[in-house]
Amino acid sequence: MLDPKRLQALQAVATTGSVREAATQLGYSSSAISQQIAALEVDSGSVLLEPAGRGVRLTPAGELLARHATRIFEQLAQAESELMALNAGQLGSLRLASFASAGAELVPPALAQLHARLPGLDVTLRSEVPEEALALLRRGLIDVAVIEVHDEVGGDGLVYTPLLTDVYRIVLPRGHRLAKRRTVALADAAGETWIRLGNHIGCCRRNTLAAFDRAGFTPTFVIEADEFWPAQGFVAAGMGLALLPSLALGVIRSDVVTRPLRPDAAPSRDVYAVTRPALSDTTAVKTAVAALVDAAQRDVVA
Amino acid sequence: MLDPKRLQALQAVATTGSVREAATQLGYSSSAISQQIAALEVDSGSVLLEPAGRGVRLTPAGELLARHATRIFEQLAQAESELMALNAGQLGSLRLASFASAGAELVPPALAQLHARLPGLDVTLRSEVPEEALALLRRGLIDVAVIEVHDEVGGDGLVYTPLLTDVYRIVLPRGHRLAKRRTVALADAAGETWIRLGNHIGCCRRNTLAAFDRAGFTPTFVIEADEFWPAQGFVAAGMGLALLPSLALGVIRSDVVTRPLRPDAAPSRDVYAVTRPALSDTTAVKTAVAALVDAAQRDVVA
DNA sequence: GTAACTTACGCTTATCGTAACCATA
DNA sequence: TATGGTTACGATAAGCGTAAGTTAC
Repeated sequence: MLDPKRLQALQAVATTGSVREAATQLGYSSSAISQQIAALEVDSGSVLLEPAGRGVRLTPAGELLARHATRIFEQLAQAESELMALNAGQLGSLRLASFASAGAELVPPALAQLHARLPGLDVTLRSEVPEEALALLRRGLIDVAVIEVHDEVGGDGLVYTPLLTDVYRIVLPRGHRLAKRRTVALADAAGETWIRLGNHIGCCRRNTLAAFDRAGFTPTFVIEADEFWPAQGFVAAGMGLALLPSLALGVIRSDVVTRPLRPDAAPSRDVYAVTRPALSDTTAVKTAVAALVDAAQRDVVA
Repeated sequence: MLDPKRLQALQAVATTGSVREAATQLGYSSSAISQQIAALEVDSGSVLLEPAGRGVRLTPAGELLARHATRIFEQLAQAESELMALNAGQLGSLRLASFASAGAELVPPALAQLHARLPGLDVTLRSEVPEEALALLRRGLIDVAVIEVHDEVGGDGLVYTPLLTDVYRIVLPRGHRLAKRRTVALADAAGETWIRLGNHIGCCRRNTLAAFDRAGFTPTFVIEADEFWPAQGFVAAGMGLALLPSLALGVIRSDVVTRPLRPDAAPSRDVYAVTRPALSDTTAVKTAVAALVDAAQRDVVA
């Protein structure tokens, strides 16, 4: 295989017309260029340069190689410029997965901001439960995962950025006796019936059960809702009360009300943006995570 | 500028899927590949490889560079294959110049043979006097010159290949007293009148004058012909005799005859194929010169 | 005589391989 | 425990520059 470095020397001679000027252009001595081309002549098995007056001239073989060299270095320059664009987040794609309630409330404004800042980025979003999102992340099929967790995170080689702590609120039918209070102690609702959350909705079920446990009673479940929206419906229908995370309460039925729980007793889930170390320094991922942090901040304030 | 050698390492990892196999493919140790890519990561300012299970995976930046690397090395391979074709004479062009009488008799069969052997070669022919042909050769505007010379040749940095010695013959009107002889001694024609050759026709004029001088008489010129064909006409018209080179006698008028001169007295011109050293080893030029030698051989025999 | 290219030669520097180390399945 | 990747380090060889040699104007 012909050595590109040597081709570059030849190409410089072709464009400048002399060994001396080629050396100047490339920052070498004439000797270096002369030796490069001599080596290239051995490699290619052709005479590439011939004396012409006091200078040199390219042979047909030399012209042919110089022509190709030009194309090769153009290609190389294009690779560099595309890489710059990729590094700047002006090019390429960003694949994101989030759990359902974040995908509805947190992610859309974040992606809007991301798109405003990096219009050239091809952003795709899918909805996945946390474990699946992490698996996809590890397999390189997505670049950023927005997940909910309860335990400590990290130590698994992934990069976690905390977004917000999503506090559970109690959801009551309008006119319920507890609706008069600004905050509700879970123990005061010990006699109520409850809407249970489906097992597949992240870790909400385990989360709420732990809260009942801390409140000192075992709840009576009358029905199971497999999504957050039907859960509100069951509450409105008077079948029972529900504990739902704030992120799932972006839209609240007019015939139900929500109240915060006493802080010490309130269950919560932590929301993180996760990525791989190799991507964590790219502009695309950094901008995306920053946008998520931003959106989370505004969500908490609101 | 990104180092192509390092890009090659990355591309090998991209195609094989592992550092180890890439090393095997390129004939290096794993360590070398790892170091190449580490260096490329510094050059490019991007993470290109990330751990994936027990092996590695390319990042988007890595994929981008690998993609470009593929194109670059394809281009390089194409350059090599075109160069091979050029070296084999299956590609490219061959520009040839010859003096007029060779261009009529010697060159056409040679070029026919050249075309048969190297059909891919783009051959062009122009007619030039020897000095001009040599000047064009030196300036790189032609590749092979077919010239006539009288003095010794060489020592000027060009490569000379002798083709033939073109002997002058005496041209007589049919029925002339000297036409009965098989060979003519120039001294026997001392009393005749002569057709002078134009100054621009190579070196024929000087050549013939020297022959008269050797024969011991000064010829009486009655008219000057600026081409060989009219010279035959003047002879046929009975205006005088002429000395013309054999190569110019490919076509002979029916009302004139030609006879060889006594060997010791016969003037002659030497015909050479000339090229530049840088081209003398190329298949195209070697084949062309060989074809000229071949044609000259057949011409002499005939 | 001068300008340009090439050749010779010593030295710097890049880069490879061996071997030890680390991580993963 | 074995496989694949990376890091450390010594050895090798490629490639540069200086300087002398050669050729053309």
